[in-house]
Amino acid sequence: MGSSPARKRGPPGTSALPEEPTQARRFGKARSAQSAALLEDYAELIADLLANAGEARPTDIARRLGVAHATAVKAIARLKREGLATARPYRGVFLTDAGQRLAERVRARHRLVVDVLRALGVPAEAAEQDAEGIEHHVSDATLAAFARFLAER
Amino acid sequence: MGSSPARKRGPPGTSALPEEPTQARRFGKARSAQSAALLEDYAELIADLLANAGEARPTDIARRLGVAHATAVKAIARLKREGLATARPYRGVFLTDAGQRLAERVRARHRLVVDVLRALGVPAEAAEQDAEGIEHHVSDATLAAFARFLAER
DNA sequence: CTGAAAGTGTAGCCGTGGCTACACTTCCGG
DNA sequence: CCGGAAGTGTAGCCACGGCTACACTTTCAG
Ligand SMILES: [Mn+2]
Ligand SMILES: [Mn+2]
Ligand SMILES: [Mn+2]
Ligand SMILES: [Mn+2]
Repeated sequence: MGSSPARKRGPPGTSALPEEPTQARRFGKARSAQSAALLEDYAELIADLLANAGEARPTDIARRLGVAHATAVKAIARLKREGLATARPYRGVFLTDAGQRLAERVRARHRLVVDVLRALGVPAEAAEQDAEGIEHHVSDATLAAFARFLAER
Repeated sequence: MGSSPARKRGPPGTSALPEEPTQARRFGKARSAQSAALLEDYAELIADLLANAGEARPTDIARRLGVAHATAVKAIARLKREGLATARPYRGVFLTDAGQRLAERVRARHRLVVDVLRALGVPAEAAEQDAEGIEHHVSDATLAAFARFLAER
């Protein structure tokens, strides 16, 4: 292995396009951002329910997310496993300190993304819709640029 | 069912916040955008390999995506199932007409997202990184707004 | 021309995130 | 105060997208 290539390959260092490891790293980060997205949405939603309704019940969470209650329950179990939430049987779901911090960060990001989209001329409903997905793929550097843009425009 | 609510519920039409069905619809759309994301990335990448290397082999695709070749093969099987690609055993992967159209749309979106991020002051590598995820959540309305913004600025 | 390296295909494992079905608990309305 | 509706928990199904392992095919260096 490594002594006789099976097929042609351009001389190393000749490609002017994105190199393989770079692109692979980007895709990998996008994949992990995706896996965090679900937890982020749950944390944000649970915080919202706790603040606006006083409690967060699995069925309420499920209804807001548009999934079956059993689906929400399994996601809540994952939140608990990751130390973001706790729950008392038949008494609702609560956020740990880590969960609350996550929820706050997520809410701030969500609002900032919506504001930038609106500032760029995106119609209100499209901005809300797209932000729900985009918010999970915005790095701190991009977030900072967004804030600067809104301040300076 | 429907004649005796088990728990308190605010009077209908009183909530000033996003109504439940609206939010559920947004989350649902975000979920389906997510499931399309993988196909979009594969289509874009395969088109790129076909154009720049003359052929798209499972191992090349896998290396560029940073996954095992067996993972790429299974995704390619899904592309075939959905009518986006074809493959000849041991001879590489090809795009159907539908696959090529998808790849072109995806590439255009990808570039537009990167350009907007750059225009907003996001550093180059962060823009490339974030675009890889954001691109799958940009609606036509948002895309149009992005194009207008770049033209008018 | 041939043998070994690289590439390819396939099987099977796991975790996630959807779902339905069903039993158990809570909580009101009468 | 009690019976039924709503809510809750749990089990089990499926598709997807990762992975490793292993057998088979192709290709090229010698
Ligand atoms: Mn979201
Ligand atoms: Mn959000
Ligand atoms: Mn992408
Ligand atoms: Mn892309």
